[in-house]
Amino acid sequence: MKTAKKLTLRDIAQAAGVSPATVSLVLNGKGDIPGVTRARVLEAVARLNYVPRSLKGGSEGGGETLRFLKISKHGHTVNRDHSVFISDYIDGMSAEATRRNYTLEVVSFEGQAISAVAESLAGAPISGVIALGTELTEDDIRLIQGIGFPTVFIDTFYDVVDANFVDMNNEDAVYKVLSRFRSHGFQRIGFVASHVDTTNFRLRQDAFFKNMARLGLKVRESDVLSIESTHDGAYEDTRVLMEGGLDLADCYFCTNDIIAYGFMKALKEFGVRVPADVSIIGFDNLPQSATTEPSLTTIEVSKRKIGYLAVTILDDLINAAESQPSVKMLVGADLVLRASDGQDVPRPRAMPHKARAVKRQPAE
Amino acid sequence: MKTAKKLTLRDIAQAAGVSPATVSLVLNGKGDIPGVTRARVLEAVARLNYVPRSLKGGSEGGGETLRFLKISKHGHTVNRDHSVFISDYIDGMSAEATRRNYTLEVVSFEGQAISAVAESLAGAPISGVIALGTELTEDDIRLIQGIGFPTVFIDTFYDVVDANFVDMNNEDAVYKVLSRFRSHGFQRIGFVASHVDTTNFRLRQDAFFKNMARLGLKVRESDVLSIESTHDGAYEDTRVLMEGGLDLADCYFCTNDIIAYGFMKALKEFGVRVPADVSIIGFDNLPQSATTEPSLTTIEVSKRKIGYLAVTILDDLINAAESQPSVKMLVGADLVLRASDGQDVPRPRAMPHKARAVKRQPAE
DNA sequence: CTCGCGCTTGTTTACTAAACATGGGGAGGA
DNA sequence: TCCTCCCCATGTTTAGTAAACAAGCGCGAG
Repeated sequence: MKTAKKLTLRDIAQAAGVSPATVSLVLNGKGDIPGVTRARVLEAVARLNYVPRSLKGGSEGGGETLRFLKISKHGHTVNRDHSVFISDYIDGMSAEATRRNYTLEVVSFEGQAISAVAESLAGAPISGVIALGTELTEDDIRLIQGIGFPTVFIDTFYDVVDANFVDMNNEDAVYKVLSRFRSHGFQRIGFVASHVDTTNFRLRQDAFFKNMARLGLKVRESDVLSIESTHDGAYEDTRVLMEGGLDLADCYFCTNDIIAYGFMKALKEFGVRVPADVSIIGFDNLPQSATTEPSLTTIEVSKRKIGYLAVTILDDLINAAESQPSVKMLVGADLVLRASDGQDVPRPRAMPHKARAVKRQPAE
Repeated sequence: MKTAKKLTLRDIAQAAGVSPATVSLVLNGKGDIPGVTRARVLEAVARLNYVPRSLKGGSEGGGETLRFLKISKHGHTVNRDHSVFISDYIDGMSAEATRRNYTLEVVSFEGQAISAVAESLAGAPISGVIALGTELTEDDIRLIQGIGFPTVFIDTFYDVVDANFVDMNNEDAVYKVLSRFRSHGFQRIGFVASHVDTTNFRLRQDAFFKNMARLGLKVRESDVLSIESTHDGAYEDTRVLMEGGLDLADCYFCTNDIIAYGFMKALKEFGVRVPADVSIIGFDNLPQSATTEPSLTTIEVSKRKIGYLAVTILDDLINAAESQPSVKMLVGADLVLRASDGQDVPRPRAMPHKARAVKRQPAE
């Protein structure tokens, strides 16, 4: 047994009762090593104070690192009201990052200049970047892209910017909402937009007008409202509209759930019953939507799927031997039927397909 | 040595000089078995006439099967002029299918009803479908989708149909073309469309008008032409236009390369010099574009990348334990600079990134 | 004839042997 | 004393397998 000599990986292997190959794989986050074996190896490393030869290249105990930039420029949409879907994005990314032997680190930027975000990347010991694009402009994206790391932007979409995007399919989503309202026989279909300018909000508004036309429906200018996108802001702005004598449409598609909550709360205070007097559909399927009074019919887009796909695309970029064409991906939406649009019974989910063993599955 | 007894997998293992596990992995197309070992096993199987217990589930010697439907309804776009990009799609799919232990089979349909295509799928021993959507309508897609197999459509795009698409980003592509023309200082920018109605052609036309507006450029109605999309048809239609006294624009974006070839040929016959008198850009980067006189500046979208991504998405669908949201993917375009738009020297490709070992790479 | 049990056959995962790559140390020469 | 080269030690990765597990078949008993 070596006493004064420097520890090697073979010593750890002996201590842990495994082969040197296994120790190497564990330390490098590679291979298919079950948790119990991995734990045994790591315990031996700790107990014997083994220091691997090189600690360069990022965090200890992992392979390469992906950095998720949670960017909140102004906070109107990336805020605590929405922390649940940030969490969903991270869950989807994390699961797939782990599966591909990446470490996912999360860095938050609140109110900081995008130049500061970009600067934080220069020289960072990471392999790729996933950036939350909710509040980013086209210029912001070019700036972050320009640092040079393989980068994927989520929760935003610019069709002519040479960058990689994974977003929800707002077109598909809005079409489903409007189809739903039309199936109820509504004539005056309203839209509650937001003052706040994000790409998804703008895409949703464009999609609203486009799909109203596609479905042969007319838009009355006064049925398109614009309110603040925080809960309190949405509530206050709706009260002001109601106090100003708003002529309500048959139904409203709200550009996100938070707006829908504030909107409904204010309507209730003015004696307007949802869905009896006015039908409401939201967007995002925040957990609270199941418990609002009435429960909110809303659009769900799997953010875990978006996170999963972002990592998938980023991994391809990292591994590509040469420059890849930019890829833009839209994930389809589901309409979750609850009470607020006048629906009686929510329908069960689709029957599951038989799972295939071994192959990687998207986290859901 | 067993003589009259039934052969088992262990006999093959002994004959091939490997373990039963290895034989099982080879026969099931699993594990990381190098070619030389795989060949040894398969040779022993053949020599001893070993018949695995079950031959169900598709073709022998492979895992599951994906079926590529090469659908040519009318042949105006899916024809021999375009066989090179069908080949590129198949290359991209095949490489990735093989990497994921699928067999890719190709079935051609020429002039057949989509109902016949759909019927051919019912009960087929396959796991998933990739369909060439070039000439398919929305109803065609719903019909094929309705058979129930996990399905991905390539070379087409419908934003509100609940199906999976991988297409080129026409928006991005057209934006690049028009930006190019504008950088040349052209005022009258023309578009050569096609009589033939495919989704990509329509998307390109929409993108033309949209991006002309985006770039602050006016469209003169007479600068938007519409001709046949086969080489001869494009040539004839252009001759007719020229004989009718066409007032040429400064430049034309042709909706595909075949149209560009026919267009340029006819222009030449009327003494119009390309690019001196009129600048031309095509779309598709067919191999011939490098050797036309003048060589054609054109849009390239990696069809191998599209094929690769289609298999990636399909594999996820096949493996998913439950119903997945539909995914729509757009692959970015590159402008390949040659002579026909007045460019002097084509710029070199981007410097390659260092390849990372083991991880799967998209075929390119 | 049917059911249950045991054994045989095939499958899959967790791990390693061994080949390979990389880095460090020692020796020799300038 | 420094630099270079070679050899050995250390770490890494791939190509397989041991062994556990799953599935199926055959035989015997009820």
